[in-house]
Amino acid sequence: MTIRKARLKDIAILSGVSIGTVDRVLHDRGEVAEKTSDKVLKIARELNYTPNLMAQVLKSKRPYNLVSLLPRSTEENTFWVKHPIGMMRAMSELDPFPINLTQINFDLLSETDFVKKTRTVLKLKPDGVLLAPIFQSESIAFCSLLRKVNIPFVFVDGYIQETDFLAYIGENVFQSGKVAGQLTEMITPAGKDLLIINLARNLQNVHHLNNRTKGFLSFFANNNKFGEKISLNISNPASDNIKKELDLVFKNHYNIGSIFVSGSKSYKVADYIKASNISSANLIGYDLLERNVAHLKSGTIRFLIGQRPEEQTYKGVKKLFDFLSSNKIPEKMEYLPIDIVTSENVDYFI
Amino acid sequence: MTIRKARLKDIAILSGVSIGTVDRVLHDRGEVAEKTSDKVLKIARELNYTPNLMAQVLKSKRPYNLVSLLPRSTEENTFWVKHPIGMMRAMSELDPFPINLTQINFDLLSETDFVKKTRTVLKLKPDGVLLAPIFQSESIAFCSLLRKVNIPFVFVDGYIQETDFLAYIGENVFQSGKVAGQLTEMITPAGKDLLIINLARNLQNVHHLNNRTKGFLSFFANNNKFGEKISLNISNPASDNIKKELDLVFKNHYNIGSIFVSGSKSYKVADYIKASNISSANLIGYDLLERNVAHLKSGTIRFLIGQRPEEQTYKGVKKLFDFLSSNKIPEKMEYLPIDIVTSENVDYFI
DNA sequence: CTGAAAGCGCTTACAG
DNA sequence: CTGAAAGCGCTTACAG
Repeated sequence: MTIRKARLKDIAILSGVSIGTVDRVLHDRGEVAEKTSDKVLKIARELNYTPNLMAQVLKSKRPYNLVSLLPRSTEENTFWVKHPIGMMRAMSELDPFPINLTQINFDLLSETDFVKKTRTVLKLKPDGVLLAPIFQSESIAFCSLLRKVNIPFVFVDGYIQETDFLAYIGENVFQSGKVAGQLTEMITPAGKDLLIINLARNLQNVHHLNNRTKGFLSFFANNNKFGEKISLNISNPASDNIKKELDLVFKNHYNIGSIFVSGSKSYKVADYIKASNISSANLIGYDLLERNVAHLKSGTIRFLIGQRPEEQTYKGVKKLFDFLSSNKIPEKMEYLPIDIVTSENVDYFI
Repeated sequence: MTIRKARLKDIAILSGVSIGTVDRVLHDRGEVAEKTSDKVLKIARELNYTPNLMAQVLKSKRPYNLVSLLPRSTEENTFWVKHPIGMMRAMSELDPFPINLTQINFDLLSETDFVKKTRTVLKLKPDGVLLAPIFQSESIAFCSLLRKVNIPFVFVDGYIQETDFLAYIGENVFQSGKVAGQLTEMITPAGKDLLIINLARNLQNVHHLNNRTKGFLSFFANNNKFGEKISLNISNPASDNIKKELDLVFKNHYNIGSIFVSGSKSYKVADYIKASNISSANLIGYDLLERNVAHLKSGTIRFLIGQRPEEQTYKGVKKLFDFLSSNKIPEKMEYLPIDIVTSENVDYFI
């Protein structure tokens, strides 16, 4: 015995009106006597009515137009290659529905380009926007424009509290630093020094990396197990500059047990370590870039922490669609799992 | 400029036939002159025709009936609580489509009950089956019956090579043992002994756990860093029995650095350790059961390895649906990521 | 062998 | 304020 899903027609028959009227009531389009409306609503509730999405979509002509505004992946920064893949996966799952996605990319190192691209986005008059708010103040301005014309937007990679975003999907940055701290604690012999490297060309990113570092250090707040904690900021990520800076550090410190790199470029530090043979320290970094993974597999990097870039955009697109099509308000802050990746489990993460 | 998706009507007009004929050609329902058929096919290809799923589904009356056959979660074994959740998630995502899911559960400790339930499943004449093949020979018999009546089935939790399954979604068991081995290697001081515990009431499971243990040991194959590797099989998981067995072990071994528990009941070992204060060894176990997680957070367990039970069934349902609705042949072996979980990242996994 | 028509459940103009 | 009808793209029975 299966219960059939209630249709407009069922409600119409039971309330003694036409399906046109039922539809008007259910969509609150007015022009209905209150008495009629009440009766229809009551019966709809009783029958537990939910619309048949198939029929709804089939009928609707206008597709949803989504736009993504993300940094362009470059030779220098391959972190952003995964994001389009997640969006494509979402799009192909949503294939039966009428959606379009326009991908706009900006130069990760140029505020000017970002601002220019936000104008492109606005001109497209999208129904929803997926956005990585790399540049703080420029993003705030853009978001308030979106707000004004009532375009919902979701953040990935990071979020800006003071904007009216629909949802954020991504890492809890502080906590991911803490995880790195815990792993470091587990694998570093007592008494050793810890080296903390912030490796970021564009200053915009510093806030993000600082938060990770704070999380990392917070793990050692009540812990005297280790020696010195050496902090190193490298803003020029050229290999020869990294070599220069690290040579200096290792000349003065002989007791470094572990190295924490707060950004995604730990492979650069690994390159150095491997080439100079200077240290047997454990290296812990972020993100499953190809070059990081190579060092993970060869043993130069002990742990990588993954933040699921692909899943961020996948879920972002889905949330926008659910919101637009069914008015579903998503959970605002969706922190994705913080993946701990080693040479032995990495294959199942890529 | 948007290109509109081609419809039957478009093909019909261009080939100078009716849409009924086009449909007959495209579905290979015969009764069409070869000449007509060729022309229609050619034009369909040119227009890159794919059917509108919405209209297709809207039209179709008969729903797909899926059945799951999984162990019942019990007080004694809460590992199976997550599986229904994953199925419900898949069902709610597929809500617009006409699917039914009937969940059948069997007693994890009774082959007889399993066999009885397989008959229930067959009587339901499902369109697809999702199955945890706990009992080897009984599962093989059941699968060959499914094969005979042409019902596709997917495995979760484990798989049986010699059956004709549509897909397996789950852990690479050997590799997950190897990951545990690597973690153990990282956090255990050189020279220490390792204790390996197989804790399984029903012997059926032993194959599974043995594989994990093999993976674990394989990591130390060319490695003399540690002392003795002590193996302990406990088939009666009652607390007092565990105490008895472990008391014996610890009476004879003073140097145990880490304990590996191959099944999901590491909390029982943790209970013992905590109560008896006997060991400061690192404990590594499997699965995010509530009681395991409690010990992880309090520090008694260092690492838990997760195998994403919820995602297993979620993907299983989706694959069955995709196969039935669009004839999509899924990747046969889908190994899920092996999650490394600590007290610091566990919150994002539950 | 082929076409015309009804209908899946919904939405949207239009007529009254 | 309300109903009847057309149409979204597909499938299916029926007529010829």
